[in-house]
Amino acid sequence: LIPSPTFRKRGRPRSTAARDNVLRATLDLVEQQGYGPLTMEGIASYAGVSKQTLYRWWPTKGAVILEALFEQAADRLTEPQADCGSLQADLLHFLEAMLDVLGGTAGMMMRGLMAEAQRDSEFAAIFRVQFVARRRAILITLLEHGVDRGGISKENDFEMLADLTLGPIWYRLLNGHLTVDEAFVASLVTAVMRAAGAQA
Amino acid sequence: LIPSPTFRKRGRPRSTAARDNVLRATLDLVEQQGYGPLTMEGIASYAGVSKQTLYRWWPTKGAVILEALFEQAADRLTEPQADCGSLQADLLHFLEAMLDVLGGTAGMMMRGLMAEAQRDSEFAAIFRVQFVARRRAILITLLEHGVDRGGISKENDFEMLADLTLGPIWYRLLNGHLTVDEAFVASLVTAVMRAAGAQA
Amino acid sequence: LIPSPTFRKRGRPRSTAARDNVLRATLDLVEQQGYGPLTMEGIASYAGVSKQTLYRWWPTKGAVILEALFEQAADRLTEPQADCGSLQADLLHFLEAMLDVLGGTAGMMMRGLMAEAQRDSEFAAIFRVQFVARRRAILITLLEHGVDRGGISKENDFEMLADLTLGPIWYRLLNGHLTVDEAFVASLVTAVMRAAGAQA
Amino acid sequence: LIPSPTFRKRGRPRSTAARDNVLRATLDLVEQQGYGPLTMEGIASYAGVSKQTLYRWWPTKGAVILEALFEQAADRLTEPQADCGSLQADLLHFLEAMLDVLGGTAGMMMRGLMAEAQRDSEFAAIFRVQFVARRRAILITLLEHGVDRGGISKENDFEMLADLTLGPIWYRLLNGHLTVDEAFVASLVTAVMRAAGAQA
DNA sequence: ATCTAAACGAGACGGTACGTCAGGTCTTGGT
DNA sequence: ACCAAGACCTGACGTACCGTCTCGTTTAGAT
Repeated sequence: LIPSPTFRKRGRPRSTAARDNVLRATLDLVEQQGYGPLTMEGIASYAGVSKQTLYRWWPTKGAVILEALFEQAADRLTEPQADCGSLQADLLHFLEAMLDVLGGTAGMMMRGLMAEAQRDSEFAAIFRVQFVARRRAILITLLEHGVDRGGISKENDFEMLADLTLGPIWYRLLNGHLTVDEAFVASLVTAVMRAAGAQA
Repeated sequence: LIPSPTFRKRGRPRSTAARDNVLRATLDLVEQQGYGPLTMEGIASYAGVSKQTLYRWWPTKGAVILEALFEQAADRLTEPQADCGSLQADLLHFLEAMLDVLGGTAGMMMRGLMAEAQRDSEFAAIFRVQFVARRRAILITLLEHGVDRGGISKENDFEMLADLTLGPIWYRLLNGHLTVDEAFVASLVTAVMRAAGAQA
Repeated sequence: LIPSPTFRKRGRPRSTAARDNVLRATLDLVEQQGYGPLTMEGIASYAGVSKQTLYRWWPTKGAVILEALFEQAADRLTEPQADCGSLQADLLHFLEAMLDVLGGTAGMMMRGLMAEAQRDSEFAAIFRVQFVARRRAILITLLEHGVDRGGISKENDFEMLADLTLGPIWYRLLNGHLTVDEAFVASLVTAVMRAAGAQA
Repeated sequence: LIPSPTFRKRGRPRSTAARDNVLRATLDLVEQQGYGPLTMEGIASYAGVSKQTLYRWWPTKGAVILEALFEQAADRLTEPQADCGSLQADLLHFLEAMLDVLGGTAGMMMRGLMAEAQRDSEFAAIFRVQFVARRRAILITLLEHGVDRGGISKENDFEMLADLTLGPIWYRLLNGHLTVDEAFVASLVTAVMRAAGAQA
């Protein structure tokens, strides 16, 4: 059945103001005080929204943040991967786009979300599918596309190559022993290319 | 043996029983119910120890787990890195040793600890220095030793190589999209060796 | 009666069940184990009410008891002072009414409350205004009324007379060297009358 | 058996310094922060004495304060009651001596001790015998002595008269509705004399 | 000159209650 | 049907004292 577009649900429609306030408040609060002290109670209070409304639409603190994050980065995330001419250039472009997102508030959120995913398995599923897996899939597509253009063999384990690329980034992000900057990303691309057996 | 006359602590000595019970209880509880539902109150109760004593010696839940983890894996962690004849073999041996620790309860703990480190920066410092950095240092030593034996160039960025090795493991562990098994580790070593420019 | 339409509180209304349970629990617990071992935690647990709710409505252990006491003795306390024909008879009637309240559990509570007031000045204010001062005011009214009926001079210091009447009762109650019974009360009334210069 | 006065106990004798420090610390602390926040732990710490030593010699917080109080007021309390020529003068002198003790820190202590006595019956016994009853006995002696000198009848209930005298003082002290000063004491003596049937 | 025994400081220990915080659910009146 | 307000139960938090318990260290009389 195709829901008639003229069909209007009964009752008061969902307040877009409430939703916007919540997402905005979430971003503000994370920016101000970081991920740790962020609470559902705090979000509701800051957004001028009742806790009930919060729980009605988002099951978890992480879900709120996730949606806030998508809302914020919607444009950047949906942009199609441009073909930069070579696999190496594509990878570089892909990772530098991640840098933008991971820098600043979003990076703090990502760390918090990954932490959240470790203890809330229900949230973990959402997080992995909606966020991590998505970018990983794009990366794998990119790598496979590299085979066609020559340069790397199709014998490669592309899952492994993806982990080899994203793993170190997450590792530095979560562990904080070194910064994740452009130089690192460039170096990483080179390393991955070599690991993939690309001819110099 | 003459007890060192230079330093004798005053007051009632710390109860080893209390300490042992706490660490044992921590391992038991994580094994039984996972990291999430673990609480200081639960540990104290299960260990038959007062909360005060718990907080006297460990500032944080993470600190308790960290020590419990060390206690448990003390033997495995202190074993000197054997020289297996080649860098590749050394790496393989090193990572397989990690597999033992990360498998089962300890893996669950490690994930929980990494999550804890994201929100408690005080604990993060301890965790990074005492655990992550330590194994990372061993790995870097291993890699640098590989230069002397030939095989890889000393021009390599060893920090990067370390992240290239450990990153994917942590990434899979935390994200859970694929298992961390022997095949993965073997494949990872090969990839890292290639990235390091080792002659086949 | 129509509930005032001008003012209707928003949000979930206060649970009368919770309030009643708390007050009832308080009286029960004091009766069972006395004032000393009474704790906020115990009251909450016995009443089946959360500590949060307890602290929301009562700032102090003493405040809970005070309200419980009022609730219990509401009828007796609100009864108007009957005019018994003479000041002496009025005083006697007034003090014998106090005997009922002070006997048994309530006496134990009063002692506990007076003790509480010594260390918690915030509670002391409540206690004095709501309980002690109230009965003292009634007594003073009684005495002043005695002037009109003849018998005692209006030159008397009525504050002093009130203390002369209530002081010995509290003193015996708190110190416990002698019982506070009808004979004592009768003797006390006579003494106060004489001190007030009433003609025999 | 009469313990030989020459008998000297073995072992280290009790440290007078420790005792003095404790009593001094107690007075200081009460003066500084009042009775409420006074704790055994605080006394020990402030006095530079171990808790063990504290509990070795005093079973209760009240016991410490009681002894501190005696130590301080030793001279004033041991002074024999002078005969001032008339019962009225004697009473006045007696009560004014009490004023000195009850004013300032000691009054705060007395209130705290009376409160303590309400919940610790073991301490109550000590407190009543050692402090309250003692002064009450002196007062009764005084009153009975008044009979011999003429002025009041031996038919009086002297217990009642004592309570009539001390009750109001304690009542004001504990309740704090009015001050306990010289005017009040003078007025009180007059009232008691009248109640005792003394000829003007 | 030892020996013995009590008192001492330090401070760790198992407890109990404290007062607070956040989570997630619920019950109102109002839109 | 949705919303805000806000009361509710639950459970963990970290802290404060309690009174008890080892420790190693004095201190002085007894041997």
